[in-house]
Amino acid sequence: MGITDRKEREKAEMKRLIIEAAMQMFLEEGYEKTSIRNIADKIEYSPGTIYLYYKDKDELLYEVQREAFGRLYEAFVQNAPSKSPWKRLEQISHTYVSFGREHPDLYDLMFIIRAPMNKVEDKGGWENGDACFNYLLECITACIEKKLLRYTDIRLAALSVWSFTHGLVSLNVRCRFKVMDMEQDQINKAMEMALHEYLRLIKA
Amino acid sequence: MGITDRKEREKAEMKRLIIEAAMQMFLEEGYEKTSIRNIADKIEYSPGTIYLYYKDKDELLYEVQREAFGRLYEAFVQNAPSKSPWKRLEQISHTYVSFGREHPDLYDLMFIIRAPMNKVEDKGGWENGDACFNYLLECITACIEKKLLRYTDIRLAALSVWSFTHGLVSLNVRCRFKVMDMEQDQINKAMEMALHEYLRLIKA
DNA sequence: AAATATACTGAACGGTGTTCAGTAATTCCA
DNA sequence: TGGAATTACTGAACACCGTTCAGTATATTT
Repeated sequence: MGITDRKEREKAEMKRLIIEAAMQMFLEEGYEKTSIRNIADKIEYSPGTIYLYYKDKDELLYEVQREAFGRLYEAFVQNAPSKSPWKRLEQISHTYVSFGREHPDLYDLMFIIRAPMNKVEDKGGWENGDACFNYLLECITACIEKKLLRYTDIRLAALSVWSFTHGLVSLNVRCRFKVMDMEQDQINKAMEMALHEYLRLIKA
Repeated sequence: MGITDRKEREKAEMKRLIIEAAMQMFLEEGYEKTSIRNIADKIEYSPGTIYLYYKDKDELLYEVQREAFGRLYEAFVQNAPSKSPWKRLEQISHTYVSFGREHPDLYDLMFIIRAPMNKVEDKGGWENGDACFNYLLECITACIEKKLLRYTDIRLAALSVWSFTHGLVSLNVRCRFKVMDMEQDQINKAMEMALHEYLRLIKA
């Protein structure tokens, strides 16, 4: 039936219209400061309309989050393609930290904001996040197999690398490094060096 | 003048009354979910009264934060008293991670929540945070002096240790480790092991 | 053409942080 | 000691928030 198809298309278009406005505003103003009413204003619909397409504000967040993880994954594919597992691990780590520095608002949505994670078990929609983690996991598996890493346990290694990089990025995003009185570009350099050193340390 | 003294005392008492109610509620319900009206209800005053003692909600947060950093510092003093710099570093790290696990809400206020850090330069009130960081800094300085660490730069070492421990705690607090499907006590064990391994790696 | 189904609206509900005119109590001074 | 001035406090009001839902207007089906 043609009409049903068109309706479906229109529904999908509307969802896109909403989510794109939402994403733009989340990134410009942050999740908390973006209101449903603002989004509605922007797309020139009434607030109620948004609830015909998304259950609540969190669902908008999940959608944006999925998109964000998609982008991180693409960044991995783009910037961490090396055949050598060790080099790839270096590339992954640096990509991760760069991503956090270049898209602090996205990073916030993905790894720092409170809301989500109730979902993890609820529904799928975490696939892109999984994909990112698996990219790291696969790489670490290869490293350990080839004895390139001073770790023997894959999960432990993944947890460690992730913690270190996330620690760097999130303390930076939340300006906690200000206790060390350094300029931002000094901090950036220090972060790069810290990561470099860490990788040197875990290398077998 | 006796009356002035009493007034001052009363003012201080009122501030304590407010901040203690606030702290309790921040810890039980979290910062966002605690409203000025709730606090006012609890202490049986009107909402407006709170604004006679604290400029805004953030100022309550700063006060609670100061208290929280005080507690972390005390935990350091209590649990990381070793004369040996290396042992002390181990104790500090484990204390930090334990603190984050045992007081996730406090940890949130201190290191994850967005609000603060605008303040860092504004006013003092960050002394307790400084004290905590200096405790680590002093310890690392001693370690490096005695060549117990595979680091030569103090700031870089501090940044690294802090990032690693914060990464562990904050990913855990925000339930991001759920992507690895592990039970919480498995995760806790893994965190301890990861920290242990990390310390082993940075040991000279 | 009438009946049904769909899409959308916008006022309303109960919440938030914050302000401020007004009141009640206390302290000061003559 | 009594009236003025200061202080402490109130709570309604403002402008927001996420969310719901009766009502309307449009499109589709019969």
